[in-house]
Amino acid sequence: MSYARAVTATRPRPNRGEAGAALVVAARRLFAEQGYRATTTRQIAAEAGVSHALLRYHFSSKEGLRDAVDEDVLGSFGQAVGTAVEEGVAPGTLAEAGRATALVFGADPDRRRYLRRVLVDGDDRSSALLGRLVTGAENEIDRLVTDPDSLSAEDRRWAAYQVLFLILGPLLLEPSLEVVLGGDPFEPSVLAARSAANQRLLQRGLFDPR
Amino acid sequence: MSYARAVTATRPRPNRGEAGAALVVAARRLFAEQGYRATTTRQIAAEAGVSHALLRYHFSSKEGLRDAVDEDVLGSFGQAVGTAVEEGVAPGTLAEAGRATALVFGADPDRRRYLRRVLVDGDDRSSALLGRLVTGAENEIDRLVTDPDSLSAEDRRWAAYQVLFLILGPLLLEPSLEVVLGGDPFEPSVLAARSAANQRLLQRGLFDPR
DNA sequence: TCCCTTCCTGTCCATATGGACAGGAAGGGT
DNA sequence: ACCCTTCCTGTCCATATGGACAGGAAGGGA
Repeated sequence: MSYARAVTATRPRPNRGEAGAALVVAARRLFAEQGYRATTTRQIAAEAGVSHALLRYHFSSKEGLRDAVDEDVLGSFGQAVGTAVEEGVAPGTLAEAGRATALVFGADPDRRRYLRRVLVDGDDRSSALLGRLVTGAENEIDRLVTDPDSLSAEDRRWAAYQVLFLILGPLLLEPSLEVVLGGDPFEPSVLAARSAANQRLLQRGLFDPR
Repeated sequence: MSYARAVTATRPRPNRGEAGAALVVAARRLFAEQGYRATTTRQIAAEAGVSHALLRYHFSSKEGLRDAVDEDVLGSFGQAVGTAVEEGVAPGTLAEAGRATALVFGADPDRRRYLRRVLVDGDDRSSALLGRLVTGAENEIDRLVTDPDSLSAEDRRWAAYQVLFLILGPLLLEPSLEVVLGGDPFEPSVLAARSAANQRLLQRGLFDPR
């Protein structure tokens, strides 16, 4: 559809009711599970129990619906990060980072997997999210690594990315990781063991004997 | 297409000529850039300079073509890993891991990005590849971390994944990372700095002053 | 009662896409 | 000259998909 055409104007309805919310929930799950492109508007509507034409009424288009899901997921994500940071009242330990991760990623599988899709899609939304994450990680590093001699400027620069990759790795690889591990990578006990191992790596590396 | 139908038998031609190779190259690039689903057979044929019907002749179907690309990329990947491992004649240092990474990921952007797609797709091919990578990393860890006291059994188990996440992170996030870094994450000097930082992290953690 | 807004459905449409198929050109063997 | 195999193209087809649109039900205000 590249040429202009007279179409019925359909701006997004700001106040959606039950059906609108159901569409967002269904889309969140299906986008997270199958990806945006592989999910059809009819699938979403069927799962939400409404006609697929209603999607256009509430959200103008499939993309409009994705925007709504983005808002939902990225909003609650930001909120969870905020909560986690606040909880770490006594900063200075890496345990906080572990707790924060659990809080943010453990909660809702759909939201977690949707986040994965956003990061993996490789579009503007991905780099925007990654940018936020990098900034957050850089602040953490500056706050935690206080000794100016423990890292060169270059290594300090990469430290934020290293922490991020350790945390995001399981998120990005979740589906295959589940197969390789033979179980849910975000099951609380698994997540705890992984976080502990991460803390010890960041603390002492792999070779330092206890 | 769920019901049986009489169709012309078209088994994959084992010996493809120039055109077949051109199709593989084009598909490799386009799948890597846009993903399998988002790439149309007509796009591939156009880039290869042949009719889109030829695809079916040589590869039976779009999936058949993907199988051929898989073989190409995963084959050359396995070979590169082999070379890198052989090159590390004097094992025991982590420098080897750095060189191996460069060799494997630095070579061909198309192949690198295709590898990313395979890992991110989340299907059987993903878990198979990840399984191979985990096994390789576990062997490296066993070979490099000889002191039985430096890691608990649990931490040792996770060490392979940690190393993997540090290496795969930039691969999985390449498109957004390029935006955030403001440059190619696999440019040799960037890769070298990152590898060096990784080695120091694995050696001493983030907090140990030099 | 009449109208207006809001929410929703059934249905039609244009397009994109993977695949099916008939046939043609080229080259080699007999 | 004739045929057979290999490689390739033009073209048709069924289907899936996002979107467009007309109209209907419900509820509330006048």
